[in-house]
Amino acid sequence: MGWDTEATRQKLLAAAIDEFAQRGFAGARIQDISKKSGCNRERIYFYFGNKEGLFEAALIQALSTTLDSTSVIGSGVQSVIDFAVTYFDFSQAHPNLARLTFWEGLERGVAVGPTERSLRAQAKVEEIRYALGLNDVAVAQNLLLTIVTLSNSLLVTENIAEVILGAEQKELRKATFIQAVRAIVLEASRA
Amino acid sequence: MGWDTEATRQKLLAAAIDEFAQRGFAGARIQDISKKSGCNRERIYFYFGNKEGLFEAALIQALSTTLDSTSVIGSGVQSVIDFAVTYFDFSQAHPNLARLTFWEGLERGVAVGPTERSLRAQAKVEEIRYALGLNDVAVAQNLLLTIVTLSNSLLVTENIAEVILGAEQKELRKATFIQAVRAIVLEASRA
DNA sequence: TCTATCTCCAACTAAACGTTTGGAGGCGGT
DNA sequence: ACCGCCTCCAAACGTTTAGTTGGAGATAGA
Repeated sequence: MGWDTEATRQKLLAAAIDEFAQRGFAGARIQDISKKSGCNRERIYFYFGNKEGLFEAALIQALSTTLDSTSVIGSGVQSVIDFAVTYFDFSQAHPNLARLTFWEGLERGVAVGPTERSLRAQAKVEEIRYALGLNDVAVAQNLLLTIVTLSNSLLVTENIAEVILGAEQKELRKATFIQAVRAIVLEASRA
Repeated sequence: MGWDTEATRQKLLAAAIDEFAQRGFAGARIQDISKKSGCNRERIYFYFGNKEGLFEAALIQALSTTLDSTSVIGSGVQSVIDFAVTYFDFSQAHPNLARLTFWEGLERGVAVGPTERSLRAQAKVEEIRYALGLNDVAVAQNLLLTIVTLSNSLLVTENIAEVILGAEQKELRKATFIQAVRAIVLEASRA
């Protein structure tokens, strides 16, 4: 087998996604990433310049491999609710993207690669708008923002759920999510 | 003026709340906290033991001085919506608590001082339950969790709002919040 | 005034951090 | 066989970090 420089890049990125998702930018350790990846520390600087470049690459990679996994299928109120639940379940199963997004919001403030992400988001907005037959784009935007925000946040801040829901019951969180989503989707489709 | 050891503690805590809220636990610098507070680094270890002790004390302090600032006034659907909007505005004006809560969720995972916080949360839950005349506690819990989660999250993750809502329009975020809250409160009061 | 306590200050330790460097060897194309 | 790129490894760079220490001055109460 010959050199596979792309594989090295991917191994580094995968390890970086895990590490950054778990500990954030300030908490992540370059050494741990290189150890997890099985590659050398020095390769990180060769391929990504520095820690920040690696973070941005990892975030973009996580977005790319995740956002396309969920779509609105069919039309009507239930189709959007199904989409929301699918998104919730997917985030639950693959928490890296949600966590990375929150780290980005807290540590960076501004989004990485905003224009491309905006395009993808608008595509999802249109899916929702079409499924519900909405005239107003803003309503669909609000829906998507609420769904994504709630889903991510319920996943990431177990501490709040722990405090409000009492014992640590993950099923209750999902029930909270579904209840809220059902209400806002119904309300939106009514308008 | 004589010694005022409590003032020293408070100055350190205030500076710590700012610093931790802004940069998180891993990102916060003890030296910056001491500089902001005007007190000596060494006082931190005298009063709080170590960085982690300071973080916990800061979080508890921020919770104490914030959570009691908002209550459900009156009864009916509108009273709960008003409460949510008040909470949203308060968080917007004082982002420290929301940010600290997210840092806690991301970096720690588990809540600091869960029992006391649970008690306070349950009090708020009862306010909501009473205002809407709900029989089921779980519905009121879901409401509070959704309100707090959405409010905090919309405040903290400007990156998501930026991507979905396009340009950076804070007013739109508030509209999203109110729209969602109205829907879920109405739905809950119907049940 | 004596004593105990609080505060500041500056220097220090020991470790960890991101990043760089140089060298040795593996591999593909020519 | 040669050359250039890729990879690994280990050591080192300089900086920054959390945390410690010892001393000097200020303050309160007795």
